[in-house]
Amino acid sequence: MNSVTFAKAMADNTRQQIMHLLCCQWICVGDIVDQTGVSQPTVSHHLGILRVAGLVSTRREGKQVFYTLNQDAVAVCCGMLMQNFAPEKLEADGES
Amino acid sequence: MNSVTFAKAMADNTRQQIMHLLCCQWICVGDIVDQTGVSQPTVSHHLGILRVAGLVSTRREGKQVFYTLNQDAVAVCCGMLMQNFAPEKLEADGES
DNA sequence: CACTCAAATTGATAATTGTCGATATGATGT
DNA sequence: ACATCATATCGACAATTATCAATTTGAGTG
Repeated sequence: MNSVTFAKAMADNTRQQIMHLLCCQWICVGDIVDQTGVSQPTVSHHLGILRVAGLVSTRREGKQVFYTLNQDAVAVCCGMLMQNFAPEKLEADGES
Repeated sequence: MNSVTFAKAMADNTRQQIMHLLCCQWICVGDIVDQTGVSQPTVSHHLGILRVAGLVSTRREGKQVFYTLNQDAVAVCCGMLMQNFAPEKLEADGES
């Protein structure tokens, strides 16, 4: 994954709203629909983008599909952005 | 500045290319045009977006305008993304 | 198998955005 | 004041994207 893909995945208000919901818990698509107020196809679309970007994990449970945010991926991508665009702010830190 | 604005500003290949050029030096618009191969209006457009997002600083020198990347802003925004979307990866770190 | 419920996909549309050519602005030098 | 050079803005167009209604897929249930 590259930093443009990451930025594009984050470059939408609805998507960040979804990411916030998924940050520290597993939620199924229906609940995301309820809590965001956007239509189910739209939520699925956004989840697809986040999935392709590697930012969410998926688990099937009966008829429902649960999603959660992949915090490791976010951290890696933020590190990449720092390396690329704020290298002088990393010197003497623990980043290799 | 919010994290969506930041992500949108980064969510373009040409823009990240420009940011990379500006990362550790001041460059004037003409040189950015030469080194990116995109037209001068397009470069100005991208610089405008980066400027509004607070990611670049500007200095006028005669007829030329120089830009440089604001690494502090990038670092702050990355920190914001970490706080919002990878909080569990920050625990026990120096982030307040 | 037929039915139901949840999520994904499709198709269409409106909004946003990246790009360029043409033009305007603004600074410098003659 | 005029000419020139560098950058910004304007206007138009093409490409991308966010959104929803309608449909399909897929998993469970009677």
